[in-house]
Amino acid sequence: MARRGSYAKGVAKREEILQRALEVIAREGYRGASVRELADAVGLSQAGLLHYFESKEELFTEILRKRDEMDRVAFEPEAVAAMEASDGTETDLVRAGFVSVLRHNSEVPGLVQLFSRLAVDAADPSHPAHAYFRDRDAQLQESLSDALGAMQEEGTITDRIDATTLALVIQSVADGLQVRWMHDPSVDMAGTVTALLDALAPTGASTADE
Amino acid sequence: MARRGSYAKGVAKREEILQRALEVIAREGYRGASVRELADAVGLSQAGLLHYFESKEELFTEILRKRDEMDRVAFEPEAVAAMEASDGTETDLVRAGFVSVLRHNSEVPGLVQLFSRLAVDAADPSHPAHAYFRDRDAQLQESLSDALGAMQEEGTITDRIDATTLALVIQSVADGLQVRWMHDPSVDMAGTVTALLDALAPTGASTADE
DNA sequence: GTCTATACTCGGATAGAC
DNA sequence: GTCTATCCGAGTATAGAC
Repeated sequence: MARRGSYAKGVAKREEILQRALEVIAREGYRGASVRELADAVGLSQAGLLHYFESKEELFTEILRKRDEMDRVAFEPEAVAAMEASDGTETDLVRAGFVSVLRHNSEVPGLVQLFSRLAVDAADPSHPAHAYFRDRDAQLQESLSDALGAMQEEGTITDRIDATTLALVIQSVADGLQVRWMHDPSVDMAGTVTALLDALAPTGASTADE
Repeated sequence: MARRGSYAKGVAKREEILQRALEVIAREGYRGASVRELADAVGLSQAGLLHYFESKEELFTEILRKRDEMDRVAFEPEAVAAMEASDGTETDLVRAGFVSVLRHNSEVPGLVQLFSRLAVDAADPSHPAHAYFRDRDAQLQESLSDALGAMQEEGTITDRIDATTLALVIQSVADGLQVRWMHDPSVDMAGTVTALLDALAPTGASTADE
């Protein structure tokens, strides 16, 4: 794919850096971390690290992008659902994908901090991460709408609210819960969303397995 | 209440500053504003402004506190509900209070930005605003639980989820929606929460008036 | 009580050696 | 490609005059 050794090396190194940064932040947290701190953690000098990225903002945006990419393969909803089905557990795509990611998030506090922080900073349209969030939100909105729409057709969730609005609700509640959880780690993000989904099941139907 | 002229003056001036700061931020927005900017807007020098507050963080925390105070009197749920009732509109306390504030928020973008920004910064327990959020969240949680619990007894909302969890959901969805709305002002915060509440009405019951 | 002026810190960016 | 060194801006905090 890459034509030249040097170019390929650059890209490979970039990926390696992102990979490590991801691990470090996940494990050690991000409290408004500076490029210097991250550079240390990754084993480069500040200048060395910025050699691979345009700016601090671009660097952090790329970290989030990488995170999404990894979550996507690790929690591919269809795969998870299939796995759980063979398990005897009955699940829908929302619980299998979205809620699983949320559950996983409580294992990686630093990434949640980074995400939430950047989300508010990027509200400014001129912020380098603005486009990232626009695209991410749109994609998530679409896949959630699809999954929820399907559930409505199957009758596993109420149709008293349209799938688009419900997708927005689910996404927002997850974002809000993450901030809440940062303040008080005892809140159960995945459990709360699950409880909401359960409450939205059409009367009579039940997805709970107790 | 105040013993001494100077002390009373100090407190009064502080209030006046907060009042003005609130207006300015509401109208002109807060994009990570510095103390200097705010001082200019309020008609004081940076040092003059900090004369009244311990630090930047304390200043901004007090602004949010003041905001809550004003919202509390402007949107006192019982009053709003009573007003709407005399209007012929039937409402519950959640829609009358909480959702009204949310609707109002779209008029004051700067305050939403400030709130969201501080919310993520204050996740750090050593941040001066940490206690503010802890208390605020707890209070809101309590009043929402009470209101939702009452609605469950009246049968205007489902009891397939406990009031405490539902309160957390409502609060989180509002917080999440605010960030979403900052990115894309076309999202309808109040409308979305209302749609959720409608969807959670027990089957058969209806609060919608169309 | 409010201002001007300044000190100090942090952190991102950049130049240039190796 | 990576480092050291440096620069520079932003922004809070504080000293001291008025």
